[in-house]
Amino acid sequence: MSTSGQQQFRYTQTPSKVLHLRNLPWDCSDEELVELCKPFGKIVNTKCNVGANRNQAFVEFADLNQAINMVSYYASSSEPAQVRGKTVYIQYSNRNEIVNNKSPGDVPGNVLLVTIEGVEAGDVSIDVIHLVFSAFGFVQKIATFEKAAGFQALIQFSDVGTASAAREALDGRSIPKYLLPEHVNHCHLRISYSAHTDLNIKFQSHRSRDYTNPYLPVNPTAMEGVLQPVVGPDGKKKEPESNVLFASLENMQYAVTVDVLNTVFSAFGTVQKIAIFEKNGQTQALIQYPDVTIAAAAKDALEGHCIYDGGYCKLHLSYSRHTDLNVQAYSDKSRDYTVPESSLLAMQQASAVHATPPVWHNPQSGPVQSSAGYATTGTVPGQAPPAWNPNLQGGGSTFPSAPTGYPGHSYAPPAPAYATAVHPPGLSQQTNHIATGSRPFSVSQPFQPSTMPPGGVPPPGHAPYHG
DNA sequence: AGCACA
Repeated sequence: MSTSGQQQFRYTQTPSKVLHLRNLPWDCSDEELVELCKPFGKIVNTKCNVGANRNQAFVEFADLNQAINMVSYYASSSEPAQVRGKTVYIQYSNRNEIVNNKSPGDVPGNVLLVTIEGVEAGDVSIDVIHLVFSAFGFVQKIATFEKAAGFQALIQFSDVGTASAAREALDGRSIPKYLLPEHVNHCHLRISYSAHTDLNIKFQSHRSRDYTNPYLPVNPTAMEGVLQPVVGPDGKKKEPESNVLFASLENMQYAVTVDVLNTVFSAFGTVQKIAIFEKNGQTQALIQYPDVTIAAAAKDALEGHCIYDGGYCKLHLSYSRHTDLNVQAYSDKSRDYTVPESSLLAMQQASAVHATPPVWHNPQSGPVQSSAGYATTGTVPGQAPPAWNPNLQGGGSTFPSAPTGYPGHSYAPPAPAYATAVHPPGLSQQTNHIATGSRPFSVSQPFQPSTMPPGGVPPPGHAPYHG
């Protein structure tokens, strides 16, 4: 039966201004396609790396005759069309236009939208961001903000080329550890293009900078905010202790409930409040103790450990900037154990744990692709940080790939391991965490305190912008 | 080496 009257013989397509190209290099770029095709006419759209082998592509000419030109040229040419020495087979596409499935974030521009995964806002100072991205060219402006997707930054370069070079080199990589606070274990950058072309920075502050205008007024409130991180001489945030722990959970194969966290963290003292939230596909939590000492003990004992056997729900702990959480007393994502049951009803529903994000107009939330499941940056004690050479660009191994914590990332037991609970080391306080009936936690990783690598001297210059 | 997927 002929379907829809559209006769599609395998080898005789009707002409189309869209050409289908085969046998391309798997990593063929749009630029290479354009190089090949532009002698025949104006290219209005491309789509490369198509198909299971990524070796097909589509090119759309402005005009049908241009496509016909190209096909007929190579039909009679003795020299086949080639890309990097590979013969490229060209035919008319059976469609008449390329559907542009480029998500907005893939449309190149001079402003990058950077999502920094696995950190609390403020863990990565704006100066560190500036330093990292300045390796690729002059950074004009930076604005940072916190949205549902997580901690994000808009970074404005003067031109698209510089921006795309930075994106190529840094997307999916991690900021060198020596530029990060000690407690940050993984910090992946997800980079897409913003639709912005010129950011409107009103003030120099801890959230935003305009490097083209050093005389821009300093926002008085923003700079002296209580939440402003303590920044060392190298622009690197020091980590003030706090009674509130910030937990970033990795490899979330199983749900971690408030009760589970309470069970785990109560081993070290009274847990006052808990809040669980999702950022950028990552589960994070804040756990509040009455004092810093308990928090420190819990942090030391639990850092890097997994709630479930098999490397699941691995905890990364740091001190939060918060000291007193404002959470709903009883919800599925939060708990306030300091509130007597009787007054629960009277509790107002105030769940704002985080400060209000600054006003930024529709920064595209980038492709929120969490690299869930990949163990990252196992702390390797004593390992000096690899030197970060800004001159290595273009997909080179500018950033060291993190040593993986779980070799092979084995897909081990599908069911949660009801493993034996492990007593937190060095604590006289005895555990009460098995009795609740919640899943106990176990330690499947050797305890490795992450030692601050003294190694790399931070790159010079780039003094923090203080007003 | 034979048509993409928002």
